[in-house]
Amino acid sequence: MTTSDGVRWLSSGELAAWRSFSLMLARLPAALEDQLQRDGGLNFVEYHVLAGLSDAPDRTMRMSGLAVLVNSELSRLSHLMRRLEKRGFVRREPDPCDGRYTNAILTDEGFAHLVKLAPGHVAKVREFVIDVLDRHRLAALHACSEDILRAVDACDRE
Amino acid sequence: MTTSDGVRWLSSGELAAWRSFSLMLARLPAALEDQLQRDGGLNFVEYHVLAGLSDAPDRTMRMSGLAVLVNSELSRLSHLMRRLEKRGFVRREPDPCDGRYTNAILTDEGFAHLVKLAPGHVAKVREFVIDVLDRHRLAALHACSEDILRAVDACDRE
DNA sequence: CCTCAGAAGTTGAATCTTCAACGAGTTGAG
DNA sequence: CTCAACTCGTTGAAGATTCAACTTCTGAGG
Repeated sequence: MTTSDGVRWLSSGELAAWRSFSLMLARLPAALEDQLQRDGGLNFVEYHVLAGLSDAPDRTMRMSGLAVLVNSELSRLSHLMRRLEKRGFVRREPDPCDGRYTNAILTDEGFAHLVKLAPGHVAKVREFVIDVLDRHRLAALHACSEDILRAVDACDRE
Repeated sequence: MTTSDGVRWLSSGELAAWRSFSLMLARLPAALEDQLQRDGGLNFVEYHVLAGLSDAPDRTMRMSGLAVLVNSELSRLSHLMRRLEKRGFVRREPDPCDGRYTNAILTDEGFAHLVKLAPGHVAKVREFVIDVLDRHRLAALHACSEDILRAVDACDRE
């Protein structure tokens, strides 16, 4: 259904849903970052860099792989890693097999910091999301997320 | 159910839902901003500043009210308004009735810019969210958002 | 009156992100 | 072998956000 100006504006129900969703989109990440910032001096991306490395074999990943994982550009990651390196949480070295690549490595100190931080983070994820939704709601949210991701990716791909 | 370390980690189903949701949380706003940036040189907050003003009586709002509306700190808003002002989209003047307040006003030029931009934005909201979810999914997403917002606000309030 | 507490905004410095240019390393074609 | 094309990653400058003062204005209490 299109209006006279050719634009399919949102119905009032759609608008209400979008408003609520959109506000949540802004507030939830901010609330989660608050905890990470307060307890560990890290932002969302930095936390996920450490978390991603901690799951990788030898706690090592290439910069480019890490960039995809944390959904961030290489340039941003490079600056960010310099800061994390200065704090002793990671180190970088050129890949001995192929000099084009740089390996990012989680240090023991970085791992310890992550271990200290993770329980509080999981608790907030539960408090804000997992524990306020029942089984069916969570499943619905999962499905919605998948659908939205598919649509966004489809748009990216051309 | 707690594990031996006293932390209620996520079950594999919860983890899968969280991963998907969390990725969507990062990608969707970025994709929407892309369109606004490309077509109008605005980011999300800037767009909502213009949109908020356009709905207000006399296209005028106080800075502090606008800050709440767009979910942003006053300082950030002040810097941002200086930039929008330089582009001619808004202007600011002290409230004649109470000098503590500053009124932000949408100019005709700003309104015209918004009108040019809105259809493309709504189209993306449809493409990424509204049109990929059926009636029930959208209602579920709406409900989830409300629940999450409630939990986040409850945390903020103490 | 006077001043003092408090809210609203602004500002500048520090931090973080984005953007465009660059350097280094690898591969493949000629 | 060498050159060109390509990818990976870094860098510095410009732009945006955060943080901590600071100013201005009002209204309440003495």
